Amino acid sequence: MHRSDAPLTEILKRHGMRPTRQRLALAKLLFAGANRHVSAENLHDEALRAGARVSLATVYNTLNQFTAVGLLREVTVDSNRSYFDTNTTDHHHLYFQDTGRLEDLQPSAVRIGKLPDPPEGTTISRVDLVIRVTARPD
Amino acid sequence: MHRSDAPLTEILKRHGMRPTRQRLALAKLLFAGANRHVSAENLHDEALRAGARVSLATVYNTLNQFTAVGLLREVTVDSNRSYFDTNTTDHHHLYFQDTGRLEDLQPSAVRIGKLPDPPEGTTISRVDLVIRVTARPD
DNA sequence: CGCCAATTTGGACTTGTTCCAAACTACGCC
DNA sequence: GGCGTAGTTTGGAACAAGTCCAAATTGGCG
Repeated sequence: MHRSDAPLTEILKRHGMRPTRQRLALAKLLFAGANRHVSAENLHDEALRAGARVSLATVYNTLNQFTAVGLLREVTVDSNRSYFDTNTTDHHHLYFQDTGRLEDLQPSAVRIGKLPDPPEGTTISRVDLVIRVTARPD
Repeated sequence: MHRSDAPLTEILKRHGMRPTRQRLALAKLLFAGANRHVSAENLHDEALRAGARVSLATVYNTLNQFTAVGLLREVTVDSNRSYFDTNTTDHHHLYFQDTGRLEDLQPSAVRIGKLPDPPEGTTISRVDLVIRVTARPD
């Protein structure tokens, strides 16, 4: 294990997961730099290119586990593909319909002025706002 | 053709579609009563139960065509399934995560106080807000 | 070091959706 | 009303994302 993986190892352990080679490699890609949005295929390719030997099944397992423990958040913008966001704080999304690109919007960029009360017996688990944009025809 | 299908026939023609038996049957289910949210499988079952002979492929074709001409709007709340909404006016959604049930929220129920400007060269095509609720544990 | 439960894996499988070529049908024309 | 043709429908094959599974591997503890 590389020396600099120590913090990632800690994160995994803290969430009850063994720091395996595969999980560390994926965690490194996901959490080393800035926040990002990935799909499973997408992250799998990247991992292979980076020289990690990880199966696609493991990428799926890992993304789902990370999401379950709150290290990732699933973003639903496209009904044929799941995206995962490393930014788990409160924020919204900007979605480029032409390219499939997804960007975070800081909470300060959007103000939701009023929300209805949730129906009796339910609680709001999340409020997702997505601004969909397309290239403007010239 | 049943007499009361005349308005539906008109709607189809106005959007450049031939009023076929299948499209009329589906349009009737979709637009006869109150606004609704359907998935393809869902609408197909219903059509068969209502005695219409329609293939699943045609249901998919029809839902996509109706969406393309603006008779339906696609709602993205679940990444494994597409939902179509007969309400194409401006409004938001309430999604019951436990049951998969989807409800409209009138625009007056939610106020979005501030939106960022779209990035250079793009225009906002749509702003989707989904309130996800779960059953409250007692 | 050795054991065992946790993890990974390739491949089969499932589910939602699209594609396709052949059969069918709406509708304008005579 | 019959015809021709372009538009439509259809079953089944094909596809893509994601899950499942049983066998092989591996991390961590004693």
